[in-house]
Amino acid sequence: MTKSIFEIAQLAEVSVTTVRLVINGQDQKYRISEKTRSRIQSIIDEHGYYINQTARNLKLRKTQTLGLVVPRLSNLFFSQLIEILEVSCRNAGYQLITVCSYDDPALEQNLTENLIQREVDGLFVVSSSRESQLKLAKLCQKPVVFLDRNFDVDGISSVTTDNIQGGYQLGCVMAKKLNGRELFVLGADGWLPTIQNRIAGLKSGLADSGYQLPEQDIVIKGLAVADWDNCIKTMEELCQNRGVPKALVTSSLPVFEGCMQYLVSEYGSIPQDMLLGTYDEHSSLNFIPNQVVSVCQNAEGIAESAFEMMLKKINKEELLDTVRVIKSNLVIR
Amino acid sequence: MTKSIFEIAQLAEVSVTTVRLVINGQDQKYRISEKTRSRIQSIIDEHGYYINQTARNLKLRKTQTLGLVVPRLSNLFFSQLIEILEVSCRNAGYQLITVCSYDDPALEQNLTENLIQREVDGLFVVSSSRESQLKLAKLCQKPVVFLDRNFDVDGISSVTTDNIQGGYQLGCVMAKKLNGRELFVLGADGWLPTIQNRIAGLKSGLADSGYQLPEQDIVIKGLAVADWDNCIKTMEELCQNRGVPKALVTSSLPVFEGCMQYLVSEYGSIPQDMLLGTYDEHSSLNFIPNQVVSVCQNAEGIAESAFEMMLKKINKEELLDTVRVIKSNLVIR
DNA sequence: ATGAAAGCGCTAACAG
DNA sequence: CTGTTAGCGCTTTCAT
Repeated sequence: MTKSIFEIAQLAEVSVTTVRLVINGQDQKYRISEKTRSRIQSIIDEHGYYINQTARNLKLRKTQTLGLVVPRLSNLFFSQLIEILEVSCRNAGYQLITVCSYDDPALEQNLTENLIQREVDGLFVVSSSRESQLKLAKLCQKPVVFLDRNFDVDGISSVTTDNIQGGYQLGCVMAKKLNGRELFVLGADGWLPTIQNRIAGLKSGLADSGYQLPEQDIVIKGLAVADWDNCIKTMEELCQNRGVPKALVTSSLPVFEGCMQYLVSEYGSIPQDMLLGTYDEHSSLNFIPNQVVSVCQNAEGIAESAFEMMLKKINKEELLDTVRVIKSNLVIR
Repeated sequence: MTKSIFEIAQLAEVSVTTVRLVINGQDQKYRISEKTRSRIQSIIDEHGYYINQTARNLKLRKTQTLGLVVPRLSNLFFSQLIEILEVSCRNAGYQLITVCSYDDPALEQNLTENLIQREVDGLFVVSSSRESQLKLAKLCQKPVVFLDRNFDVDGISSVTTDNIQGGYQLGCVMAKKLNGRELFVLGADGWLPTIQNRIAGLKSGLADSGYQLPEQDIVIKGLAVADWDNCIKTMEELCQNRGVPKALVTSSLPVFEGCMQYLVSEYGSIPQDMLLGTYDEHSSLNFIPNQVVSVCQNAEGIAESAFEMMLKKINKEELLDTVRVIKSNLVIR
């Protein structure tokens, strides 16, 4: 067991105040005599001392800790976002603690409550539903910044990707590359504004470039991203009902992977002349021989903007733009 | 601000004990009268009450929290491991908090200290060096389970993949598929026992299947996994000095990605007849037209074994096998 | 230059 | 069945 300040004080035969001043490096300021200082220091060196953050947190009513709730860790976009956010936090003296909700509203609620009870100083949340977002926004007095998803709840702070713009750009490029091929769109998580915006943007981009996408060529399921099997199944249905598409756009990388997986397991490989488009970026998209166009979200921009908002909220500074939208980049291959 | 137990007690005109019993659902056990219970409950419903974990933790000297230090979050193997471990923890009433060390020993030390100060009940660590592992093992009185890497430090508990066996299997299959092609091996993080074992296993697997791998055909750099650019550069050197390999084994997925990236950016695509082998698995390996053999680590097995060890340590139960090695699975395409 | 004491919110032991 | 009280280790204010 590590010693407490009190115990160190007893051993050094001084008061807790004196010990604390030495520990916090304020010995100069309060002119602690050198011999007391060194006596205390040697006791600490000998017996070891770790500050007990639990006690400090209780006293100060803050923890220098920020919470982050994400749907999945094994989704590259989120794990990159976390890494960047964690660095920003650490540089500013905050510890980020990350938990995973699997897009389950009940679990999300549970996790956020838990983080609040742990007295985090602020909360970043990728909400799984409008209700969760609304509830948290109402209930939580601590600073909250919503990431990646804004369910159009009044008065919240959020940082999201400009999915409409990203979709539009993708639509324009896909239309030009189609060369008469028929395009299908396949997606999951259809209840998310994120996905809805992506599709809306895509449609208008296609239309503006001369391709009217029929509604029946869009298959957006309400399934959760986690359901790899369901993605495969949806792709299977599509292929069986409408034939293997000559051009395909998927609403996110997990869906893309599910679709490709189906093609590979059913036909041995991805048809060579198939034009592909997807939201999200991954280095492996470079390794597929097919033409792949992808929308790369700016994880760094999102993280930095979100952290800056958080800091301002914590410090109660003026915050004018509380709903921020970050542009994505199109990657054409 | 959320009310404290004391404040609730005042409002209800009862004592803190009574309130606490109601809050903790022990009202039956201590036969709190129904009318007191309901009065307290309605006050709580009206004013809201969150338990202050900070205070509880201080009092009880435990936090129902476990810490996890990993080198990278954006590495699929680790993010999967985290997800699984987090679920195990939550099911047992523990909150997992994960931090990222970037394989920097100083940062790792800093992060572990920080977690200890936060009074985590136990620590999972993927160590970046023998020194870190040694130091932590010596210093930390809390339960520690080392994951993924064992630097052969005495007396520690660890759960790692059986890298020698995985390498051996990969070697056997690669040798059979070579058909006269010359094999090169490219890796990073060469200081890790993990990597050394993988290479050693590979060599003996190849040898036992009739292919003697010359030392000069193995390029293992000491570079950190993070250095994507360095992977590309190493591959560039290899290709320029020895020609584009007809068969290649990489020591991990990030290295694989770096190598493929070089080939694609230099030659437009991955040479069709190139035989590939790599440690780590990813669905995208299915989408490459080439033959790819990969070693899939058993993240679930590792996580479950590690958590079980942790629980036993926390409960001070007997623990006979403290160094566990989990088999991986070969994926042949 | 150093010390004493109150109190953060909670729990547990003991008292009635 | 309910109340009182003593800390957990730290910070802060006020004394000396």
